[in-house]
Amino acid sequence: MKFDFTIENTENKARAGLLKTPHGNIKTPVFMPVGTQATLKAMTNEQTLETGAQIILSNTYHLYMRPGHELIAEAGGLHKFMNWKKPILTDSGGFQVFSLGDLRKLTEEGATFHSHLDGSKHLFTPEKVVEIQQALGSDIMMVLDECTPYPADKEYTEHSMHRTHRWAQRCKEAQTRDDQALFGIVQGGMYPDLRAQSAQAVAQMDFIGNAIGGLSVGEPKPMMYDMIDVVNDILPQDKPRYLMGVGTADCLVEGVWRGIDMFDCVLQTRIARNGTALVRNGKLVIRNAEYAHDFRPIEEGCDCYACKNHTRAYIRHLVKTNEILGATLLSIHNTRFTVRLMEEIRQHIKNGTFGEFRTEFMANFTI
RNA sequence: GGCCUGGUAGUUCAGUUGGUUAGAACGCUAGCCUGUCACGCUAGAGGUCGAGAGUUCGAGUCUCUUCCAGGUCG
Repeated sequence: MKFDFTIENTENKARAGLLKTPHGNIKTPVFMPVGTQATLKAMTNEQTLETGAQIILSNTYHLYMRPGHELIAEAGGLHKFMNWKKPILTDSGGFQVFSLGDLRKLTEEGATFHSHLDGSKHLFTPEKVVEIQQALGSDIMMVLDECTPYPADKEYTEHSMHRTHRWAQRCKEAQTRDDQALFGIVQGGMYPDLRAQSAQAVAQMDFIGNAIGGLSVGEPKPMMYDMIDVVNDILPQDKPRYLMGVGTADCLVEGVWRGIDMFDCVLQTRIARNGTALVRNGKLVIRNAEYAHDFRPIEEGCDCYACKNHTRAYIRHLVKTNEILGATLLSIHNTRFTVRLMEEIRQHIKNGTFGEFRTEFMANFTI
């Protein structure tokens, strides 16, 4: 069996499990750092591995545009192309097409959009997106969906949701390889009844794993948590659940608490490039003047390369002078910080102490 | 010593025939960033326009004096 998901321990709705894939096993709950263009920006594979990352996310849209999925297939697939031996999940491109805004148009057939690089016109259909992801050879592929914006009226949300379901079915039918898992995506905006309906529909399609999309798009957090609750009560217990695009520490803790197994987020590496470090009670804008003479590590007790070798003052200097190493060190730290948080959560679930941990964590967390 | 050319924000510079609270870039200070188009986005602080006098309703802008920097001639 190429894919298998086993839940090892639970604490209320939270689960600690093991997801088997062709490129290795993944201990869940898991945080997947994002390497949009076949690389975690500013990091080598070795550095990424050292953070404890078990799987990375890459992007159909970007790789299709550059260098092209044919070239990656010629290289022997994405794993070989970038020499990453662990699992890879590829996003379908639905979110990128969504974020292109005015550059795209959605029809029943698929999404027509203009390249952000040269303005050329492209069509992403469910079939095309599966074809590309099969050429890339990722372990986990995502169906093409429409990430419903927030706010959106109910009529639009419902229409969009149904189309996402039809696209999901088409993706499933287009799949020809059996060494890649295809995940479905639940939509439904911020309407509990639509979310429930979407969860039902996606569950019935019997994907290997299920994702929740269209959250963390600007809505208040309590609203997002409510949607997760509605959906997770319906999605099958024995399959992995992936909350797409979510990655602030508080959302990770609350997400796992509500039964999510997988997360991905660009935040860790993006804010790193903009001079911010993640720490236990929130964040540290290392770029700020108050750290100019601070010769402590980013976070006392952190086992990452940056914290073991460098000071806040030094990293601030690198950021201020726009040195590449600044982005690298902060990316390493932020990724390790998040992976370590997930490792800690997993252990707490196994010990049955996640509830206490969550209470304490949230009490000390400030945006 | 004579003659030119310049002195405007921390820095490099814009500033029409004199006309509201003198601009930009970079730097500085801060805020933002959640299935990444973008080492990004937004905002803020900072100037008695070298100094002094004059002309004018009004001067960064015109006149005179002076100081400083650079050039050039002897």
